[in-house]
Amino acid sequence: MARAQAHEDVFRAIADPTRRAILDRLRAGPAPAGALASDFKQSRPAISKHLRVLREARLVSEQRAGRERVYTLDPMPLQRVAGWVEGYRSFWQVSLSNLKRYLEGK
Amino acid sequence: MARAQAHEDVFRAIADPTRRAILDRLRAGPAPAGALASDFKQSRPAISKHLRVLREARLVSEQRAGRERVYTLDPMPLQRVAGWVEGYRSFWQVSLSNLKRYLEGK
DNA sequence: CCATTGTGTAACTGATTGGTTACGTATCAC
DNA sequence: GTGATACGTAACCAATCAGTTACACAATGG
Repeated sequence: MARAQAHEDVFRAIADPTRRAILDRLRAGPAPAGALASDFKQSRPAISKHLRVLREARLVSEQRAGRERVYTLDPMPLQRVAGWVEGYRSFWQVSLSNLKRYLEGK
Repeated sequence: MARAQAHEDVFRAIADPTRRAILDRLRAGPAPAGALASDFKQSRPAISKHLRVLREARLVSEQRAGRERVYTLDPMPLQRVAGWVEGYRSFWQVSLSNLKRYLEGK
């Protein structure tokens, strides 16, 4: 089968490199859809669809300003990702010290 | 079109909830494929395929022991995720303090 | 009003995903 | 050797993805 109604899932939203790039781009400040689109070689509708996914995951918010739609970064949902990954931090520290011991030929 | 040769991409690997659950499960210690499979309601081959994806992303390693294949968590690639998300931490702190100010009716 | 600009959406497409069942193969227990 | 066990993988399938082009529509600028 396939994933459930996986909309709004942060992990899925950030799985796509283009969407991560859009978020990265928005760290410099809010931007209208067109400006974002022209930063990426893909077509404008493609970016529009990525923005929709990000919107559904609540990673960006949209303000209408005249005929523009300005997108603003909302990083809050990323806390869920940060929280999940955090649970592994201690493990990769162990991994590192294991590697060190191994390299030291111990 | 579609993603490039997106194998080995950590972000893609952790996009699936079942795969995240497998990783979570492996934090308790290494486990053979069969044991993992019986923890998840999906069929054994389905889990086997998830394990393959995790393997390609180098999030787990496989040791053969007799007829078993024991999987061990390797969290190192998660550092890339942690690093990426880290770049947003300051932003969500801003988001929080904005919210606070807003709630305080300021 | 009319043309232009900025944008979302519909319709379509090929690739990929995540699942299944059926099969192949190596190891263990006898 | 034989049968059971623990796997991975092939073949297949429906659903979803990420893109495209064509279209609709609201706001601006004359």
